[in-house]
Amino acid sequence: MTIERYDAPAREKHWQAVWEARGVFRADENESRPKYYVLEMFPYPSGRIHMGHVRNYTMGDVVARFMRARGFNVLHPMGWDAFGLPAENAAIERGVHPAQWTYDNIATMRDQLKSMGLSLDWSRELATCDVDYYEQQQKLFLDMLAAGLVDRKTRKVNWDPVDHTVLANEQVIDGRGWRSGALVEQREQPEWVFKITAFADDLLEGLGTLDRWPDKVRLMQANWIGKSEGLLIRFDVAAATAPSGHDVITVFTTRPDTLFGASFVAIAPDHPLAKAIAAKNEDAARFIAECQRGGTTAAELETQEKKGFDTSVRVKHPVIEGAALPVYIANFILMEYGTGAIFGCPAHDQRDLEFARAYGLPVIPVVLPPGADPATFAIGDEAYTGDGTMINSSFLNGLTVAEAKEAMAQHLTAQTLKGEPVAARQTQYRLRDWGISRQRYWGCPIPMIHCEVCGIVPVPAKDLPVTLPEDVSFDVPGNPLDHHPTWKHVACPQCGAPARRETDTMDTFVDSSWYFARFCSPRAEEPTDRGAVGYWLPVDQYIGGVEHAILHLLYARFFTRAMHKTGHVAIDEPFKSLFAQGMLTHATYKDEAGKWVFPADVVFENGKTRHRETGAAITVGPIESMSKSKKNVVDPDDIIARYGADTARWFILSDTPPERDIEWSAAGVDGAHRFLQRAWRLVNEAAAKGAPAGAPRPERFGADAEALRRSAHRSLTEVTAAFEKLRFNVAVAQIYELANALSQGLQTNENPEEDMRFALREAAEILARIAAPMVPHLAEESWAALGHQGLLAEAPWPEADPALLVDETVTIAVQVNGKRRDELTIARDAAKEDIEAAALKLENVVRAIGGRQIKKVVIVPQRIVNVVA
RNA sequence: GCGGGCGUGGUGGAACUGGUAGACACGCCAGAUUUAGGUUCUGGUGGCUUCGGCCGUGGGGGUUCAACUCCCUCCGCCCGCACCA
Repeated sequence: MTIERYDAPAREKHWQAVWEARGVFRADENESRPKYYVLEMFPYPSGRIHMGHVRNYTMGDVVARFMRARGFNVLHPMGWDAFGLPAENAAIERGVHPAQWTYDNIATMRDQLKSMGLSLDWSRELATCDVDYYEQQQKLFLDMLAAGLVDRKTRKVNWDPVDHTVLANEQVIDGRGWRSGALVEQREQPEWVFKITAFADDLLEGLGTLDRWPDKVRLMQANWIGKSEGLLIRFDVAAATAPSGHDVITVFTTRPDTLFGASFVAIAPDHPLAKAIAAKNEDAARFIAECQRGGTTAAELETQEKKGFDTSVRVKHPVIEGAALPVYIANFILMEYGTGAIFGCPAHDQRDLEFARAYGLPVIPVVLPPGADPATFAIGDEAYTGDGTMINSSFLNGLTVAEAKEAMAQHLTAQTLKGEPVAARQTQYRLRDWGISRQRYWGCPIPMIHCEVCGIVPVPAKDLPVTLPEDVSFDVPGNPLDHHPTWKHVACPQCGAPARRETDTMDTFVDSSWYFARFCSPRAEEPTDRGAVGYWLPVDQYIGGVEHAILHLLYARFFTRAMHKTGHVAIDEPFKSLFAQGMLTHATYKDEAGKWVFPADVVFENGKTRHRETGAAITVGPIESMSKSKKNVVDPDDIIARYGADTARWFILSDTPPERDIEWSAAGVDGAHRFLQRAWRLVNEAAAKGAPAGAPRPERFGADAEALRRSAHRSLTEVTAAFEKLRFNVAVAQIYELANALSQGLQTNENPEEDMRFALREAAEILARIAAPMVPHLAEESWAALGHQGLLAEAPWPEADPALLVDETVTIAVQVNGKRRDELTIARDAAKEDIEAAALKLENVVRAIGGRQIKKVVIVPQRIVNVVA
């Protein structure tokens, strides 16, 4: 019998058209069925899809198709994270309008995604640069403003000198802009901020409820929020040593227990006191200037030596009568954290120790490590930061560190200085408010107006949306909105006087902070429809790259809380379950000139690599993450056109666990394609040899037929479990096993009996159905080949027969002294005594015991026998 | 420096709450069929072996009848954060 090869590219188009015509993947709110919202991080429309997208959307699609088959009402939408700098760069480089460039890319990428056969509800498609979308975002902004969650602050910002814009802290990586890679500078500039710090504790607490998030991501967020509990301590400034108005210095500390070991106080170069001193003291001013000059970039800050300037201001020691501490301006104190001032305890803090050694300050140990001799214990080059017993600390002596912290806190909060308590308990966060101002054109305009009379006034709701002007020029560097001749000139909505529009646009991370909510009702007149978000949210399964572990995911969690507070949703956590997928890697290739070469241009011959066209020698470099710059990329279009989408999907799900990096290989793709062709042959052969669709189940099955049925039902169970845990590679392996079993059944039965005919058909059907979420086109084609009229995409998930999952006999290993010597096949429910008797009779076991006394026989029914002799 | 993760054949990886390590696949070897070839099918494939066995999950130690799995320790690689008071 000859079976036509499966022509994937042609058949895939056919089934995609059938699904679309029937609207199989359209989702509607339907209270009668449990909902399931599966979402993959939406793409930035950069031009073409890459293999990372293929992996991401394939995994999401498997979940969507699987859950749909299991009876859930599945929402699986797609959209475009469409604002951002590359569109403006294209405009600058090629003279294309950003909108044109973006929407062209979207059209290309939409076609590409459609060729993958994803079960998406395209009727909900949105792009964040659609006026309809950003109008709703402007409404959210105004609601957040009214709720006190928006602020305008002048503060030190991260300035990217290449992209000419401000960056959030989260967007600065190793002192460089996350996109441009330029060294980031510090500038003072007014900007709009979202008060994410208002939710700092809530965002931290909420992590505890996210039990279906990777621990790694939760930990990274917890560290980013950086909660620390401590004490604010007010130091009394000795009269006449400081400028007026600075009679108290407040420091923040998490180690009040070490106060008796304090030998100095240090303040940040931009601390108000430092500035006041500098106004009268040239040396101080010079020192501060030096700090700021040396430390404009975060990268430089990290390598700097500890430097200080003795201000000759003195403060009274709060707990040592008559003692005074010098006040330094120090380069390692940050104004942004705590109060911008510390007390230094060199013995128990490494930075303080380095500083003290440099300036000859005393080093007084106050914590004695366990087991150390108090008479000889001294601090060398390393501060001691561990636990221990308090010494040299008056009323704290003998206490543990924890006890001493509490005792000191109680002591100081009970004292007063100038009418107020000396100390107050304080919780400090590392998290800073989210600066969203960007001096760019291609983003959501911030709906605010600057009026010289009324101040800063929000755009009234009736005047929304504030749309981007289309006629912009990118000839001059800087913000095109600011250069536009008319756009920013408006009348003040309050007094009518000539006023100026805000020309900053929002960080594009704002756009992606709520799109999952908009997908619930993408055409609603308001940002959300309460019924729709009430039904669909939260997202049940969110899938994307780890690179968003902090940025996007933290912002989205904040935004959900802000939307809750402003009445747009009723939940706090947007993503119930999160899956962080690994990246795609590929070997790198270089030609003789050291230029990168695409894998598609490399051929292998007789163990040599050379260029497909020029024949020049090619050097194979290390396997690295796929990136355009290194050209170690494979175009999904090429793969899909040649092998079909199912092959790409199957390959990318096989072998490597989804959370790990996967290495793309041509051999692997060929292997995947071969298997799909084989599966197609097996199904067709089974359709020909097996029972017809809907044939009744025979009463009795012979041993072979029974074995095949068991194999099929076991695979069904295993694959179901694997999908539930997103272990796609394990599901693939199980499907291979079933294919092997079916292949055996077909080969050994030239003219099968009725029972085997039933088993062959059943196995082929199960094979097609459990593979369907991963290779939906081939499965659909197989389903039809097996004689079914309806669509597999609409068929429910099959159920395994429990009777076929338990074997009557089991094979268990028999060990002697923990070493496997033989195995034993015995009735599943055999009594322990029978198992023991049978095991001790085995020839290999008798020999291994070698006549020794049997001390003990461990029997775990259905698992193992271990004879101890 | 701090925090976290990982380490299993030539390769990707499997192994449920400790119970036959290496499922499944790639690669490789041999054979069959066919072809001009990619194809398809069958068998083999952790290492060593005196063919009885012995050794094997990064190294060393421990707990246990039994350890890839639990504990201690060391080594290597990867990721995140980084003057956070």
